[in-house]
Amino acid sequence: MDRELLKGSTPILLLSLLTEGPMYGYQIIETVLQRTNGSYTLKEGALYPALHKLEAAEFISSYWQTQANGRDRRYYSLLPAGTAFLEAKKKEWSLFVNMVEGFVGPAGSKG
Amino acid sequence: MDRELLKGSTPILLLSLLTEGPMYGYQIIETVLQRTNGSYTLKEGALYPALHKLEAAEFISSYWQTQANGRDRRYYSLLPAGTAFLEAKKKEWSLFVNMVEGFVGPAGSKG
DNA sequence: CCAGTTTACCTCGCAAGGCGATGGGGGCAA
DNA sequence: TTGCCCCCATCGCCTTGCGAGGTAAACTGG
Repeated sequence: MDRELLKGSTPILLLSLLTEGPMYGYQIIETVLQRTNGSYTLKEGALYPALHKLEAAEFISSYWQTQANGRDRRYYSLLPAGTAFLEAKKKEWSLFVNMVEGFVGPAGSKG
Repeated sequence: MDRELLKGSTPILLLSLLTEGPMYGYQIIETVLQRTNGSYTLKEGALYPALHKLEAAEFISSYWQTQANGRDRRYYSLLPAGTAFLEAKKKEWSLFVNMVEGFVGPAGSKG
């Protein structure tokens, strides 16, 4: 996957995932990996800064949760403002895709 | 249009436009502006560096042409390697869009 | 004739994102 | 005790788009 194309897609991806419920960082990476059949490895250097930025903007919130092991995980969950932001981002995404495809020609529904 | 989303989309857009024939910089900007109904102004600071990079990679070539006015324009045209590169980029684009939409849910065909 | 706009090229410094590398620490199994 | 997996995170680098700035010639209106 082209690294430049990916730029800017992380927030919408993260917010979308979190609509399914709270998740922690490592889980997000694994989920993305599995759902894309291994074709997209969301990198830690992209994930954590994006998560923190989303939290600073109060689109998501985090809480630490201790497991039976005694180990801690940081869970992130969507806030109402995040849901609204996601909707705006979706519109932007749609505009963007339609714009590019207006020049390139529609993408096949399968890559 | 989100500036971060745009990143990486310029080469595929440029190459796609050039499949229609040679074009010069200013014309590209105007064409993009018109075809998007004014919603996307391709900036010079993004255009020229992208064009030069594509040329350095030998995906496109340029030539100066003097008009009746006596003024010069630099036209860019697609090279065979550029056509091949476009095809690869299109596949990448398709993969990218399908990937994101796998999480976000499909974009409406109209924004 | 001259000012302002349009056409036309281009570069530079800045901000922001993803990536690779690196680092810490705990749990678990051979 | 060694090594792997889980889990968090940061830092410097590279690349991109953008705003601003620069040059220059032709056209337009007064």
